[in-house]
Amino acid sequence: MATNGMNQNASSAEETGTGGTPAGAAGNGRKPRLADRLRCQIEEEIATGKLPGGTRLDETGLARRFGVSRTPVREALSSLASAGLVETRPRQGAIVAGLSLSDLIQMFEVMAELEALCTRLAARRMTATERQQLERTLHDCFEAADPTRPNDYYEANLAFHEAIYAGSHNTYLAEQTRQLRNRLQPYRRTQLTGPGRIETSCREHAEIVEAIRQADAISAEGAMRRHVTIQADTFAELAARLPQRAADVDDA
Amino acid sequence: MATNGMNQNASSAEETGTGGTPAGAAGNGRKPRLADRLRCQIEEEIATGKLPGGTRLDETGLARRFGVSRTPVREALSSLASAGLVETRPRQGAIVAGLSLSDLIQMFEVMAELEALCTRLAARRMTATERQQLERTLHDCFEAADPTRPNDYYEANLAFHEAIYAGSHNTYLAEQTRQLRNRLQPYRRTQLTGPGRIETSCREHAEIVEAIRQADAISAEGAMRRHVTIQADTFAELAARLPQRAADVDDA
DNA sequence: CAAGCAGTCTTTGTATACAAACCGGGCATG
DNA sequence: CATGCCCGGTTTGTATACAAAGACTGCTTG
Repeated sequence: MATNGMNQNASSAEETGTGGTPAGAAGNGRKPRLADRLRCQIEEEIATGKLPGGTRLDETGLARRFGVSRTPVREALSSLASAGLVETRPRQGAIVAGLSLSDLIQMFEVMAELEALCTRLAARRMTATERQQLERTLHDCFEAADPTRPNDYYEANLAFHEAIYAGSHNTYLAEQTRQLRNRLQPYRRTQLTGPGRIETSCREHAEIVEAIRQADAISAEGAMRRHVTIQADTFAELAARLPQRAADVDDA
Repeated sequence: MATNGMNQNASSAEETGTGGTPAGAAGNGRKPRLADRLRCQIEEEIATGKLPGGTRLDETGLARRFGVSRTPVREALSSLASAGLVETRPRQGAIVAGLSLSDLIQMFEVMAELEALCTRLAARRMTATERQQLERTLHDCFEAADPTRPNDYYEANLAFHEAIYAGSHNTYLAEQTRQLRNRLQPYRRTQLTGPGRIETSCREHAEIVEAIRQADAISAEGAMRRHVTIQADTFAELAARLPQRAADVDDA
């Protein structure tokens, strides 16, 4: 009962390994449509940066590349357009949405607030088991705080934030936050490599958990906002240094 | 330069007559695709409640009804699914997403926070002309505060909130907020009819504007949060009274 | 030599055709 | 009488075909 209606069709991130999106456990049908598979694949390539912003996405080309007809490709592109990952002008095809620096700053600002909101709610609403789970993810973060294997920390970090999303007890908020996080992912990956960034991140996580432990919603919210904002700042700094960042490019 | 990339393809509602999101004036191409027109039309019918939650959306039926082939209908449905307005199970067609009471409460919670955030940012960032514009919309609200013509107040109210969105100087945030507002629209319309609700709303607006006038971001944020939360509360009250609200329904 | 224009060519938008999967009813059977 | 299977209808998913609208190239012309 209660038609859910707020989880998207193909909400990415299934095999997050340790974490595993706990909320999205709605067992989707086991017959994925071609269009959905394509959507995930293209989404992945955009997220990983294999398709940089501004790339022209030719329907026939993609169709040939994936060995399918244009129809599912078209639907995948349409879906991505609705999600904002690609931009389509009426008779001009689709290009992957290259975000300007201004766009990114705005999105990071919203991201910080959404995460902060999740944290505030989590501080008030988390159950005992959820708190335990959160502590575990914090522990994992410290375990994985090894600059030589940034992927491990990336995973642990993700699980930590997912635990907080779940703790907010607001699946809609969690989904929105997840979506935005996903969208910003390619721009966040870069700044994990900063010197000492991982240790700082861990300390910030610990601070957040401490505030949640004490059910101090305001402190927790503030700590999380700072945590995300710092990331955004380091990103902006990094972006400002590279002049050739997002201002590209017609095509090959 | 600066590929925008964050405005959707078909920001809904161009010729909605009364409603009409005013901000979507981004001069889109003058050749709207059939699929986009369909999307808008179906979206409109969902928003106005002409298609209640759980309605089965048959592709061939819609195609016949609009006098087009299945392809654009299919794309419109796909787009709506990505936006979360309809839900599609892989081989089972699309139904309009009926929101459970729990879903609605969660979404209203996020809505309140997003509006509050817009307001906080607006209090800090609005230019002089934007402030003037805001004052004008407030004035219009008082002008239209006539319970006999709820549509006029609906319009004025919308313009007021749009002015605040614009004042946030964060187009991404504005777009997200607008989207959620749109999504909740059918559930908000009902509670404007409450006795004295319009006057209360006006007073709350005035309070918000006063806080913005004084550049008191915190007060403004709180006032807006309360403003939206009150709406949500009256809705929840109303919904709780009607037992047969959204609690349906597996299928036919 | 530059600019405008026309023709072609690619690419998208739409329609239609075909195949596969789900839903339902009816019938046989334990 | 209940249950399970089979079969047909309906509907979605995918592929292909056709039409129109930009984009590009090359030519003509001032």
